Amino acid sequence: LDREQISTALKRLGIRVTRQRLAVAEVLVNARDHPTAQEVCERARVTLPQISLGTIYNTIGVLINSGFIQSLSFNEATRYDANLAPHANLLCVRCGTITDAPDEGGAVTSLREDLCSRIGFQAVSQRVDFYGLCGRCAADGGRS
Amino acid sequence: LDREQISTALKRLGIRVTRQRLAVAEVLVNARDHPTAQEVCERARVTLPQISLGTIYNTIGVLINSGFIQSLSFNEATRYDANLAPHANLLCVRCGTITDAPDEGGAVTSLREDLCSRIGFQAVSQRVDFYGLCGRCAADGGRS
DNA sequence: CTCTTTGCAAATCTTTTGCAACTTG
DNA sequence: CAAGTTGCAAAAGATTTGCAAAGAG
Repeated sequence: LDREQISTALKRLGIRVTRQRLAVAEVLVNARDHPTAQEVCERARVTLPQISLGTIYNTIGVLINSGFIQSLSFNEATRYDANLAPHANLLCVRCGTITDAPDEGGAVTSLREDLCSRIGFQAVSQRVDFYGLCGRCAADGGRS
Repeated sequence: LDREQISTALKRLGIRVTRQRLAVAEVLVNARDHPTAQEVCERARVTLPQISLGTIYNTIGVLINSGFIQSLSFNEATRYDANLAPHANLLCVRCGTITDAPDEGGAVTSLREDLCSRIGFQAVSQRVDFYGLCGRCAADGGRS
């Protein structure tokens, strides 16, 4: 997504568009990983050097409240993700990378439906994490 | 589980048994919710009034490293869970309760196997959260 | 006895808040 | 212009660390 599309999306959500918000949203939409607030700040400063960390937190809050992004608290840090579709987060315990696995077979969705009908819980969203070795690190075997 | 069984389990994990560690492990094993460090401290103080929050954190770290409990970071707080079996955490967004749903049909496990074979990720553990309305709050309808 | 753990207090770090100056619509 | 936003600095929490005293095996 380019700036124009993001700007339109923000307006549609009723968010006042400022240079700072555009920069933060752009960073998050284009991030393939799940950056922390600090990382969002560093990346946003590439295009907007004077942006403050306070504004990053403020903007992230606005984007979460309007449903543009979600926050994922991990043990090591809180990270932010613009991918709101059902998916699983794959965390490699060796190299630390976090990647998204799309819910291809609809397994996450069906797990959700199963639970809802069986337990009587009405789920509106979910979070699924798997911890282990990514393909690269698994192939690398015991070396490190 | 009673004190004796917990003490045995700790020893088996190579953890030196102290009154403090026994109290913390007992609180966590018998907790039906997922307490925060503060809550663990309050509950442990019922039997061991002088235990300090620093020791709670220290002990929790020991228990996590030995695989006796896991930590779950939520946006609002970090919580601890002695249930290491595959399950889903059901978080009610209205009343705030967190309950465990056992992986009855093996859906969590099969989702994991599906992902592992499809993406080439070797998962060793996982975390599954659903956010929504618990049975009680859903039945309560719009009232609150 | 020796080595580990505890309790306390200080230090860190992340996130939130307050407020005057500055933008956006 | 009026209301909402930003940047900075201070405040608030949560977690970690350092160290002398106490405890476990």
